[in-house]
Amino acid sequence: MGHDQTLERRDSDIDVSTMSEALGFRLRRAQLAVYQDFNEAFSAKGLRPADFAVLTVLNKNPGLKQSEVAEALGIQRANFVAIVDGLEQKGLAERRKSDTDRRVQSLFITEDGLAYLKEIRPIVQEHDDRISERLGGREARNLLSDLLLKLYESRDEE
Amino acid sequence: MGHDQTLERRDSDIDVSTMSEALGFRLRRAQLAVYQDFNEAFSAKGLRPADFAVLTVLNKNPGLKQSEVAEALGIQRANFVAIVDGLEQKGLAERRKSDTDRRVQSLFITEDGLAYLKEIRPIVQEHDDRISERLGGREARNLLSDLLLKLYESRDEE
DNA sequence: TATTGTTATACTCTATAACTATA
DNA sequence: TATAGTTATAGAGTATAACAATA
Repeated sequence: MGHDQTLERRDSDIDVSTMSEALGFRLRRAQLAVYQDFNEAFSAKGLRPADFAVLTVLNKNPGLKQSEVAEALGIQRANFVAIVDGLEQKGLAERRKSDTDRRVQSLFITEDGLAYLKEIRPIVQEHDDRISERLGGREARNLLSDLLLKLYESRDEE
Repeated sequence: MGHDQTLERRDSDIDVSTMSEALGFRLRRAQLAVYQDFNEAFSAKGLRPADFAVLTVLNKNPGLKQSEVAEALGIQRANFVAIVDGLEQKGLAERRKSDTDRRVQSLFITEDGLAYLKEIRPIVQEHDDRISERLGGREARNLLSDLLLKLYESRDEE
């Protein structure tokens, strides 16, 4: 293989570690890697990370306002409309107009949505296992999860 | 404030924690929050995270092939062209055609680029301090950085 | 007046294919 | 035949403004 002054330079030889923004860049790369694994696992199911997140929230918190779900997931309400549209078209979730405030759409998971969540549970589990394994175990995964939360939960108050 | 059956529901009351994909979603939200802080700090400077990352790599590793820098940062070479174009137009970095392999563009930071890095150092430091503070200290920051690396470095080999 | 959901739109980031020039 | 850089393009994701219905 041809190489001259660059010799056999591998990624690990390149000094990226000393930049402060390394953390931001590592966040970006880690998120890309995890989403890539998720998308490969669910490509056949046509399920995106956001779809799954919404279904999970609706499963645990039925009847939330559309804007509440959006905010809980850090998605702007304008961008959330298409996501709910998609889930409704697939029959996995549904909007119901609130009786007490006709502006509000309350969101619910459907029976099909529940069955779907049950069906994909093994795939979700395998995905999570792969991620945890890369980190060195479930304790490391939970530690990471806690640290990540600190990075944005404090900003919610501002 | 008007609320009916939803009462005074706050974000923290919504159960998002039990979904396995929470990790992926937390990664996404954390990355968004860190980038937002970076962009607010550098909006006046017109510097994006990727620009800063490239300058830092060139500073520590002068003469790398363009594709090597791209790969080190997890950016596809097609998308990397515009980034280098921008840095070159600002006079912060430059391409030099390799003598030994005329296909190769070797990348270097310029004198102006070095001065620029020095100039923005305090802003970078403050940004990093804010992030570290959210995490609870520099040790936590380094711990997080190590965990993030594990999420994507293993994938590089595949 | 303020809020909820919605539409429209623009901008950034990322992914893929194909081209060129060199090797 | 393969590689480095480039171009073009499409697709997500995200952000902002403005509107209708309702409070």
